[in-house]
Amino acid sequence: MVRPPCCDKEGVKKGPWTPEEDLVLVSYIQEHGPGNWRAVPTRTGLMRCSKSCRLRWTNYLRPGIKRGNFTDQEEKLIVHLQALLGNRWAAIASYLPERTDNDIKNYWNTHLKRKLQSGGDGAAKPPAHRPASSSKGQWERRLQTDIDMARRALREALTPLGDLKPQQHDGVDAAGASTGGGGGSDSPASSSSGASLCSPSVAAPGPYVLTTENISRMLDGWAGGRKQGRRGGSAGPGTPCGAESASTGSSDASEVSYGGAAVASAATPTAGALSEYERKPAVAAQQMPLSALESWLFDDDSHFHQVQSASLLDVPPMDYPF
DNA sequence: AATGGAAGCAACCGCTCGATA
DNA sequence: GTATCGAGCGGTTGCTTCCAT
Repeated sequence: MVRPPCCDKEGVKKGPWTPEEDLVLVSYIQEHGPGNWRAVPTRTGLMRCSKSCRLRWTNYLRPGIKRGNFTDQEEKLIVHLQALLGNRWAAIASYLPERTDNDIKNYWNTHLKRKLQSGGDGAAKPPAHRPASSSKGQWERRLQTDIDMARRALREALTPLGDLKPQQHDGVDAAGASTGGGGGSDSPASSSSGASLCSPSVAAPGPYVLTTENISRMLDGWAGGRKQGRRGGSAGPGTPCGAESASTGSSDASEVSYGGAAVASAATPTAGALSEYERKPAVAAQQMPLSALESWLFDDDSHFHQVQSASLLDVPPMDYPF
C-alpha cells in the first residue's frame, strides 16, 4: 500500500524557518500544546508540512533545549551510549535531556565519528547493533533491554565514584505521555527536556510566557541572532530560549520563559494546555547539566543515590581514542 | 581582498510503529 | 483481523559560514 504524502506537496513551504513562522508555531503550541501535528498547518495557516512543524518544535523551539557546544561529559556519554546502543539517537538523546536527537546525531557525524576514526584502530567502533537480519520492529523491542543494559553498565561504572544526591525528577518518568499522541515514543527527552527548561543554565524558573511584548522581543532576538556565526556559539537562528542569549547577562534571559513548572499555573490561560514538559519542575540543570541523566540513571535504585556527579563520566569502560 | 574547500547545522525524506476505526 | 492515520526515528541533503590559500 502506498501511503499518501503526509501533506500536499503543492504549496508547502520548505527550507529554513523564518522567525515569524516560529512565532506562529510557538504561539499555537503554547495555546494548544504540542501534538496533533496534522492540524497545525491548517489551524495556524503555516504553509508547512505537519512533519516540518513537529521537527521544528522538537528540534528547535521546544523548551529546555540546550544548544551550543557539547561538554566533555556529554561527549563521553554520547560515545559511550553510541557504543552501547548504536545509532539509536532518540534513545541516546533520552540520556541527555537537554539535547535533541538531531543535535546528537549531527554532533556524532561531524565531530565524534571523525574523532573516533582519526583515533585510528577502530577499536572503539560501535558494534553493529542492529543486525541486518532482524527487522527494526524486532530490534525496537529490544530497545528497552538495551537501555537497561546501558543503565546498568553506567551505574555499575559510576557507583564507586562518590556520593551524589540525586535530584528530584518528577518529570522523567512521566515521559512519553507528554505529547499527547506520541505513540510510544521511547524518548523521555520529550518530557524531561522540558523539565530542564529553557536554557537551563540561565532560565529563571518561571512560567511559559509569551506575551505580545515578549514575542516582539523574541523576534528582535531572532532577527539579531540569525546571523550569528555558527561556530562557537551556535545560537542558531531563532533560539527563543537562546542559551547563549543568557550569557550576555541580559536581564531578559527569561523573557520567553518556558517551563517553570512551579509557576506555569493559571497565570496564563494557555498554561493549562501545555504539555507535561512545560509544567514539570525544573531539573536543576543549572548546577549540573547531566543531573537529569543522573536522576534517571538512579531512578529505580535509590540506594545508588551516591555517585559523585563530577565524576559521572569518568568511566573508562571502553578505549576511546580520545 | 577574493575564492574555493571544508565544516556544521537545520531541515527534509522515507520508513516504521502504535493507535484506532 | 485489516486498513488507515498520525507520529517518531534515522539517514541524508543542502545551505550557510568559516578558514586557508
